[in-house]
Order: sequence, then structure tokens, then C-alpha cells
Amino acid sequence: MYVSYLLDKDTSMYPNSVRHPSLNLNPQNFVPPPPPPQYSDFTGYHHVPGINSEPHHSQPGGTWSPAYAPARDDWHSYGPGPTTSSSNPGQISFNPADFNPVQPPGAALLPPPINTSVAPLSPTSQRRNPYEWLRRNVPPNSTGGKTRTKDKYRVVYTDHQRLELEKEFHYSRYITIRRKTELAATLGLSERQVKIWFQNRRAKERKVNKKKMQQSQQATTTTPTPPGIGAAGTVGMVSSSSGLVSPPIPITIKEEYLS
DNA sequence: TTGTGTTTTACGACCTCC
DNA sequence: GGAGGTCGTAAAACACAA
Repeated sequence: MYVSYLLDKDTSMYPNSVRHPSLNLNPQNFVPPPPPPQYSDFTGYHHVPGINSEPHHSQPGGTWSPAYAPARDDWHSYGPGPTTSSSNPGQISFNPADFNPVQPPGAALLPPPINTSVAPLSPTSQRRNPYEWLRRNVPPNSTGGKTRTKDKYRVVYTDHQRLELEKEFHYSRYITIRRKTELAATLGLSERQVKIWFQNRRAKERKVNKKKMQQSQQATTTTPTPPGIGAAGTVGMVSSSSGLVSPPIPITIKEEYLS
């Protein structure tokens, strides 16, 4: 879990708390997490009212650049490429190695990285060849027609893409339509990919929570003191359509999100 | 190096909501 | 009916022990 590792390792990846300035996150339809926030541990993600009407969705200091590639729902143009989403001072930056200027075809639609100076990203960054993202993210058959049994049917997202998605996920379990569009454009992914990523991410969280529940239950069978209901880490879920939804079971936050 | 278990993308089936 | 949700699953990518 590489992105998680990033968030985990860099304890204070988002130290003082302004949520992801680059994205200026503030979903238009976002219902602020009930106080305390869903992820009280994730103090780096405080909602910060923006300057304009859509602060969360606007690019810092300006309008959305038309230079961004449109959302793509097809397969042939997958190419992560570098983005500018982390170019602001004081925000997370990424290892240039992962954002090599050498871009795959189509990546030219994305703006060049700005101020990509920075710290090593993750073990994977060290592990990977700087050009590996290029190798891994450009399907051999760029004309599409992927199948599960033929050619590559899935790409591996870059650390940057994962990190941005994770950050968005930390902010809200459910991404808004508008935010999805913006994030897709920013990261060079299709809206469908972003949507599916969130679905998978929620599934992952449920899986982890379920595992923990089972573990805690096992622990209770051996210890007389049952865990309190609604303990730290229990969260509600925000549904994109119906607002706050009580989960059938308490959702605990994975340790990586806990301090 | 290789075998194996885990994680990550992606999809289809099905359901709910508007 | 369409969009987006969960659930289950396939298969590539990856980590790691032997």
C-alpha cells in the first residue's frame, strides 16, 4: 500500500492543516463532516473556506486551465503524466523521478510540472525506475480493445495520482460529480477511473474495518472488557445522494490514518 | 530466482434513488 | 432510464520469504 505508506510515513504529510492547498479542496456539494470530523486523526484536512465561490474546486489563484486534458472514458489515452496539482508552496511535493518530463503520447495535454523539487516520495519511488511510470502506464495496444485476458487491462496509477486520490478520499468518502471531473482532469484520469477508484477505496476500507472488527471480537472473547461502541475512529458515511448515512456497522479508521 | 500471498485496477451484476 | 452505490471477482502488479 504505497500511498498509504506515504501518508503514514510522512506523519505530517499535511502538517498544519490546510487541506491540500493545491486542489483547494472544498467540494461544492460537500457536506462538512460532522464535528468531530470523520477523520479526526487526519487533522491535515480541515476544510478551509476558499476565496471564490468554488474554492475547493478551483485552481489556486486562478481559473481552471483549459489546457487540461478532458476526461477520458476510453482506454487508449491513459497516461498519468505530471500535473501541477502539487506545485504550490507549502504543499506536498513529489519526487521528480516519478514525473519525468518524458511523457507518453497524449500527456502533452497536461501542463508541465511546476516546482517539482522535493523529497523522495516513497519506497516505491526508490524502487522504481524513474521511467517506470511511462513503461507501466502506457498500454502496449494504445488503440484500445483491452480485455481481461489479452494485453494489459489495467494500469498502475502513479504515486502522485494515488496520493491525490487518497487525499480526496480522506476529505470525503464520496466524491462529488464536480470534484470528480476536476480531479480526473488534474490527474489525467477518466472520470470513470476516479469513480471506480473511490468505489474500490471504499471497498478496501470496509474490508479493513471488517477485518478489524473480527479481530476485536476475537479479542473480546478472550478479554472481559468489550470495546466501547462508537469508539474513536467510528465514522458516519456521507452519501452523495442522501447525505449522512449510518453505516450498518461501525467503521473504524485504519491505523495508518490514526496518529 | 521463484513461488506465493496481498494489493490494486477494472468490470459486471444487481440495487436504489431521482 | 441513467447515474452511482455495493458486492464479488479477474488479473496485473507488487512484496517478500524461501
